[in-house]
Amino acid sequence: MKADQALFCNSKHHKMERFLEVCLLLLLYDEVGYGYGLIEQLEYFGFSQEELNVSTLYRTLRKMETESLVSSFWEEGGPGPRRRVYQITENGKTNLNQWIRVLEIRKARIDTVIHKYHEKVDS
Amino acid sequence: MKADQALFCNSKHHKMERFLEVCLLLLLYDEVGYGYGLIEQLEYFGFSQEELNVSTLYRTLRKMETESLVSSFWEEGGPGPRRRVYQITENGKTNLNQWIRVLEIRKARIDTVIHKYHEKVDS
DNA sequence: AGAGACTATATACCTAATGAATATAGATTG
DNA sequence: CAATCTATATTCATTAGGTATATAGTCTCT
Repeated sequence: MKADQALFCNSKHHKMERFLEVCLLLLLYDEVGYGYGLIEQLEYFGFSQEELNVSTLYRTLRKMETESLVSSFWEEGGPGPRRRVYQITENGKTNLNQWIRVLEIRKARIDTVIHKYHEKVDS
Repeated sequence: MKADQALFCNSKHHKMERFLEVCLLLLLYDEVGYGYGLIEQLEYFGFSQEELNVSTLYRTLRKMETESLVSSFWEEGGPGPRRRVYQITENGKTNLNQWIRVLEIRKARIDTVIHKYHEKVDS
């Protein structure tokens, strides 16, 4: 079954990485955001300033827009340089929901490994 | 602190992927194994036959040997084509231990995302 | 014995994801 | 107006992974 297979974390379409993408969708779920400002918000999900690559962030946001997961517009008028503000799309919300199910399976798999490790080593 | 940073899942040295590598180290922890036979054992960790790429498996094992995580020898005498049998090294055991700690952090981060999702969406 | 299927390992080629570095440019501050 | 900060974007290189294919010995059946 292709649909089930897609839920496996290692499958072609749902790799284990792309965690940043999920966090961005979640941050944008109920409020808009712009690249630079999202960096701070990502700390909530464990991204440190050093860890997070600014290029990766902007590239990811642009890619997500081409995939219609988010849409963007230029925010004029505020202080400082103008910002490209992103908002989630309905498509993006659906995608996030699928991602969450992937993460749940992924978490279970990690758990299996951790338990097996302690079973083998701590005894 | 570089040591702490290395524990983050996205850091340069500990990416989120390479889950296969951890599972292989764990399988080889207390008994030797060979490529083709490990495929079946990997099902325990959620790898389906279709999902698991045979090339990836062999490539990963060879790479792990160059990194001194495992060592190998040719098993002669048994039925069928001869097998390259892998065994874990002390270095590999240390590495697995570090990986487990990475996975524990990774699991916590996934949990944060899942909880935040339900908090935002299911209410 | 020979054909075909199976077991087992390995490599070549390509794409996708990511990191590092750099480019651009307007806004702010002194 | 020079220096700095905010903000976005792109280029180049590396790595992980997928697809396809190569190689070769073993087993089974006739």
